[in-house]
Amino acid sequence: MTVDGQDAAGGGQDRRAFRREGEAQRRADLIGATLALVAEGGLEAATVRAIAARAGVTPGLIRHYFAGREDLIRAAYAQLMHGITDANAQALDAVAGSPEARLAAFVAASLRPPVMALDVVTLWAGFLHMVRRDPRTRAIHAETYHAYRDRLEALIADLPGPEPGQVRALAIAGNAVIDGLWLEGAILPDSFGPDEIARIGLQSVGRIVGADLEGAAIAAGVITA
Amino acid sequence: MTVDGQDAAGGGQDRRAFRREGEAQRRADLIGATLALVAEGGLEAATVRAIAARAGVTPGLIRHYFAGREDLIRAAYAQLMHGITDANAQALDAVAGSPEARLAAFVAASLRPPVMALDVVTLWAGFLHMVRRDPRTRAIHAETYHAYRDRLEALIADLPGPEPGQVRALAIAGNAVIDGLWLEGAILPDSFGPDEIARIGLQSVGRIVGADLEGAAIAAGVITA
DNA sequence: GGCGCAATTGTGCAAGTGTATAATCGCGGC
DNA sequence: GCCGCGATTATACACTTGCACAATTGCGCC
Repeated sequence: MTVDGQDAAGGGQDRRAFRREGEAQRRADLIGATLALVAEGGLEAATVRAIAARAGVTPGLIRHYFAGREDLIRAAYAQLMHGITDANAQALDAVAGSPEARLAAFVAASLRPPVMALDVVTLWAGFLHMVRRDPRTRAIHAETYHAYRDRLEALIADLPGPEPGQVRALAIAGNAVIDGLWLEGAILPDSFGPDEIARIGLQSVGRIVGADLEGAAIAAGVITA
Repeated sequence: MTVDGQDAAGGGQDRRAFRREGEAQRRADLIGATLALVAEGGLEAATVRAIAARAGVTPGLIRHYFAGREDLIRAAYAQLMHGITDANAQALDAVAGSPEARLAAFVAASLRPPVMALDVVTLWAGFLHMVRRDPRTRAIHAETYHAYRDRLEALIADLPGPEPGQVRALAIAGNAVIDGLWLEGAILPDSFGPDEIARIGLQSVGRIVGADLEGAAIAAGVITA
């Protein structure tokens, strides 16, 4: 006997109508909903019910496409990180020119929306504990982190100035400046003028590697004079 | 002392023995347990039961000293941040000497344990969402952040090199380098040699502000040659 | 020594959690 | 048309969560 039942008089409860989307679409919807929730309220806000509601689906469907909540969250993290690095590589490939101009474009792209955004920072922070705990998530982290830094290191190695033995340390330092400015600029956007963070990044990385990145960026039209 | 423990089966269940600690002690214990749990597993790991267990008390006591879980977590965040800035100010006051040496000591102190530690980073990340959501937590954040950066700005202003109009941008950039290196060094400690991060920080901040901080640090005994 | 206060415990509860599984029904293939 | 598969929903369950509140008991004070 069906206990429950708020069957109002007459009709009987009909289950909600739905459409059969493809697997790719549904996975994308669920991952998107997960990212939105983690950005807003951290991992604890990304409950299966909240995710399902945001994706316009019922909770049971999550288990149909993912092994469980943890698996879905891991997939969301992977998509986030790969999205960032892919966008970055794409921005880099679009720029030809001198090594200075290419490095300048790379730096500036990291210090502007959509990469430098509060949502991205809070997402990153929200996933940090999972990176620490889950080996598979940590593998994703290490992979994407090193991909980014290797790209930066290659750009620095192309510069005329640095000696080969210093390139690694310069890449670490440059990466750190970018990370730190990315954090500050995203968390306290009102504390800085438009493109002020990008400009400071170009000046600072430029001084560290011994190149005039700000000038190169202006010449290439990456920022305005 | 009664070694407490559940006496063997049979007897009636007596409630566990306890001691009446002072309010200050109990609050400190609860805050310490909260910080430990957030560092390990994020905010979601800091449940009232887990906190109470770690602090060696029962969950009900939390409500006796704090208005609720959220209030306790806010208090823990305040203690964490004030502890960091206090320790930093103290380390700075202990160093006399040239402006370069003082700035060098300040930079190096931020890029070594106990400040540069994975626990601190994960704590900071764990609280980030609460900073975003809760106005009172955000006030604590802004206060401690600006205290740190103002101190750095004052140190840079004491240097002979920089022009007054540049000090603000230099402080932002220097702070960013420190933040970024702090992140990298804490998250991936195995990727760097001992004091490599501190040395890179001194070189990088030095180039940004136009001073030989590494040399000053070596002269002052802050790092070894 | 014992009284009394309040620090501390224990229990209970309603709401929320992830997951398992049965029941339904959209929709492509015939 | 309609048949059947599987995408999707609905329901159930065991467990955890934060919180309220009464019962207990350590311990300062007379």
